Amino acid sequence: MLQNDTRSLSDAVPRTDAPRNPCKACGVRRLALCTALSKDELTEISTVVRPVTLTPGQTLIHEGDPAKHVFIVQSGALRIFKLLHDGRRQVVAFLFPGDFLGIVNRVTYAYGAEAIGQVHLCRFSRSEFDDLLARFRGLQKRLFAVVRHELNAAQDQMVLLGRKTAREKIVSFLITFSNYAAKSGRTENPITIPVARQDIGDYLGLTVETVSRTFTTLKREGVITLLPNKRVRLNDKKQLSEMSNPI
Amino acid sequence: MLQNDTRSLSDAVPRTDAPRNPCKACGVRRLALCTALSKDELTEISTVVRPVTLTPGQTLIHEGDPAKHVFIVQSGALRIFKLLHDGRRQVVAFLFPGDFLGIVNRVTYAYGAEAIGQVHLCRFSRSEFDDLLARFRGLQKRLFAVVRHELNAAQDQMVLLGRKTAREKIVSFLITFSNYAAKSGRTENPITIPVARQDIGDYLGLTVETVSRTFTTLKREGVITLLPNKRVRLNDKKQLSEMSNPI
DNA sequence: CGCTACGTTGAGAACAATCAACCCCGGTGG
DNA sequence: CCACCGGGGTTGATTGTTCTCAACGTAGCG
Repeated sequence: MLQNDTRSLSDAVPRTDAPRNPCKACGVRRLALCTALSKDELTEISTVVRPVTLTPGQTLIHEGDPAKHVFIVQSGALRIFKLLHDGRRQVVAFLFPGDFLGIVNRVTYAYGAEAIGQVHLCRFSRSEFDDLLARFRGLQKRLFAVVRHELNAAQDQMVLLGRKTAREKIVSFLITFSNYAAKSGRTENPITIPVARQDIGDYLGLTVETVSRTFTTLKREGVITLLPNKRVRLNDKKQLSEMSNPI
Repeated sequence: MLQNDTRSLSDAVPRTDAPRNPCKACGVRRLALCTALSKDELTEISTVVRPVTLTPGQTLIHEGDPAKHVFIVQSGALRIFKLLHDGRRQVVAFLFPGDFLGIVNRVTYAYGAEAIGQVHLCRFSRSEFDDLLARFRGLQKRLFAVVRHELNAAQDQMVLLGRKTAREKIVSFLITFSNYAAKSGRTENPITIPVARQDIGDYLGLTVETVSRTFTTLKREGVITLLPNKRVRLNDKKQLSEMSNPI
């Protein structure tokens, strides 16, 4: 099983290393929401933010729990997902440094969230965040842009899930991942895929076996090369793009 | 083919019947964005809104066109969709009276939109709408709620597309449709499904044939009854809900 | 060194797609 | 009035992609 820890961390006591002004030194500031903030606002936000650390596989959020907090990912990766009663799982998104978690939710969280590998996050209480939102005009605009971007991504994913073949799904995933890495300042071509086959399957609406087989086929055809340390080289990105049937 | 008219209406001259203050008499006001507006704001909005009428099958928006307008549906239904190069189609959503069209899009429309049956809409120019948005605080909040709701719906649809069987998809569709009808003040149980089998298939990631067969099976099992005029009776909504594997 | 989680591969089954035919109904025109 | 037409809907036969079940390989770690 992927989720092995049932304790929710969303209201656990955070491991505070008492930083005086963590936000100024924040490594993901330019990626995250806080880009929109002035120096003073940043100082103010520092007073309400709390750092949280998760171990691999740890649960941050249970679907349906009261949405008391919002988070920004500092380092590491998470999966957010929805479950059907019989255990079928749909991974809605993977979150990486700079990504935001918890905006869409109103009274309860609409999905679960678990760490992949070790994760560091910033945690805001919902009410404090709403307060900041009401006062900092730039924050609001930026947040709207984030949600809009998420909605666009979700709609693209609907096309992938509803109308693409297994092969097209995998190739689309690789391309998207590569582009996202480039945009986030990470290495674009031998991409590092920190998520397991099971997660990829649950993200693309496939079984692990189909994911594995498809990777093998692509490797055999020479369009990708599987490298150590979860890395994948895209040998002809242009050709791959065509194979993915982009919208 | 479903889309038979290639002329875009998004910048056609609207059929203006010169209403003095259309927004006050608006039938979908309580459903739509304009709920958030005061009497004065409503009057002001009246001056920038233009009515548009579409005939069955007519194209309102081409995917990729410059996003010059935003719309609110007055009556009728539309489908919004994305296409792959080879013609595979994913219907992203159906729009009904009170629904909003064009928020998520930035410079260009991210999807196509076509009328199902005859449709009446309100049309705003993008710039005028942005102006209203900047000035009317309530509008902004309401818009954010709309986008948040759309994102939640999109994420639910991802579960449906990625992890549900054909049968579960159809049943989920019927339940969702019934609930939505109830919320919009239309009749909840013999539901009226104004969209064709092909559209349902493209919405659920299925072929027409599978949609048709599944309807037939459900009918034979007695859980639904197919009535004239595109109506469907849900004979045991509770049982259907269980069959749909809700989240 | 063996445990465990993850990944790969194989054989067979199953669900949905494809290809094809037919029905039904409303509209149109002889 | 009836024949024809076309779009949507249904049904059947068959194919095929993906899933399921099962076994085995591999790498990291106590």
